[in-house]
Amino acid sequence: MHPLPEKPADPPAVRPKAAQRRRQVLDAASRCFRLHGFHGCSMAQIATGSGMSVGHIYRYFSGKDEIITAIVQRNLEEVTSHFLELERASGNLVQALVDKVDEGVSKAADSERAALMLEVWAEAGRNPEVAMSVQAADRTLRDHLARVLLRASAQGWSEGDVEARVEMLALIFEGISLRMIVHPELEQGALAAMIRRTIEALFAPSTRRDEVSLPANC
Amino acid sequence: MHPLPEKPADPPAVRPKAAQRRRQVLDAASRCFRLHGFHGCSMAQIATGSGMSVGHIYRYFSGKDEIITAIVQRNLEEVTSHFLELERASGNLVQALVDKVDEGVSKAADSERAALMLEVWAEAGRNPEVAMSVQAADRTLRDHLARVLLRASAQGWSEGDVEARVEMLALIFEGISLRMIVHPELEQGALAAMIRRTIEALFAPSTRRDEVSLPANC
DNA sequence: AAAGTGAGAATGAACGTTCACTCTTTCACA
DNA sequence: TGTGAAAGAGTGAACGTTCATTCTCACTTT
Repeated sequence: MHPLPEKPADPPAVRPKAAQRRRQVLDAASRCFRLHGFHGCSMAQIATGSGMSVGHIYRYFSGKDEIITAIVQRNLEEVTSHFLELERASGNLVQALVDKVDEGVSKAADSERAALMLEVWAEAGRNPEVAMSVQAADRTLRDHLARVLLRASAQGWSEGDVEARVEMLALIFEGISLRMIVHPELEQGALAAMIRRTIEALFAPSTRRDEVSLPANC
Repeated sequence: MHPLPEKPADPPAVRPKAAQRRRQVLDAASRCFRLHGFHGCSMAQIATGSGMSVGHIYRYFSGKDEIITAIVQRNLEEVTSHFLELERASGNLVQALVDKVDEGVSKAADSERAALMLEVWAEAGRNPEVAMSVQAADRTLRDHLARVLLRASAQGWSEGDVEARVEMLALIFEGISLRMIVHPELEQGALAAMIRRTIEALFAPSTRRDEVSLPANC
């Protein structure tokens, strides 16, 4: 019938092993990068950590740089996806944000996670490819938040009003990771409370006419 | 007149050359670190940048690590000293803080400066000695700010109230540098305005009994 | 001449990457 | 079903490079 059966018929997945191996490498690299930084940990360490030989890693990654960018990508996606949950939970947006504060603070409390985040940001300061990833992820997040905010806002906020608030929110949430490194003994409960207060102030109807653009129907 | 001028009369400093050489090295290293990171730039690059030979650097520094910690130290002192000016300017503290916002934003706008800061923080995430320096500098700054705040506060704030606000201020000001890297096109004026607004809210008299407090005179 | 200041080649370790190789799995064909 | 070749999975020594650090030597100042 078919004298040419060289067609692979139906491989169970495109490459089942490969994906798992890639994950193995990324997990080990992630652990290693958190402890020693991107440039402070060697391929040999990653190989040992992932339980495979150094040469074998090059079957799945073209080099160390690709591992770094893959880690950055994976990490950013993880962070982003957590924020995108806001879309679903948007009964009262401000309330949803406030609810996220505790989670955000305790997530950033994992100082190893914070350290990796700082590593990513620092790398973005000098590696253009990483900078692209980071900035793109940030843009995605801001756009999304702005859309939700604009839709949910009872007040007649201009686009600029929304953007400024989104920027401020980003500053606050990312700042948490930073503070965790600079001030590890910080009292998380008190910080979370203060952040909640700040967010509510950000979205409170304004009382002053000057500088900050606001609806003047006061 | 003086046939024996070999006496150095008055050595301008203990070792005039050495201090200058040290500064030369630190300046070059600073430039280099900003561009390539602590571990991404070599002693050879620092030597070229400072206009001296690589071997000669070891006359003034015991090694690369000492250069790194010296840079960290110098940078932190610089940042700290800027903040300590608040003490003198403390007619109205909140006003002084608000006035500092523009300066803080535009200082962080120098994205190379921000990149070095991120570098320092990331290094603190893994190098214990650097972590000590960073945390000590942060403690100095917080203590000072808390003292000023406590003295100037019209309200009867508890120590915890003050600490939480200081922490929030630190988060905001340090967050600016972060955002400069993650979102370089950010509109500085709008961010500064929003930060001013936030700071004012932080120090506004509280109107609600539970945690969050806002001026509700709308 | 002695001490201080300077340069730059030499050294050895560590790194990312490559390569030649072995072991295992797959599968068309007998 | 058994077979053998091809493809895939996996290894670790070797390579060339780069790095921080040290060493030796030359020049300048006292």
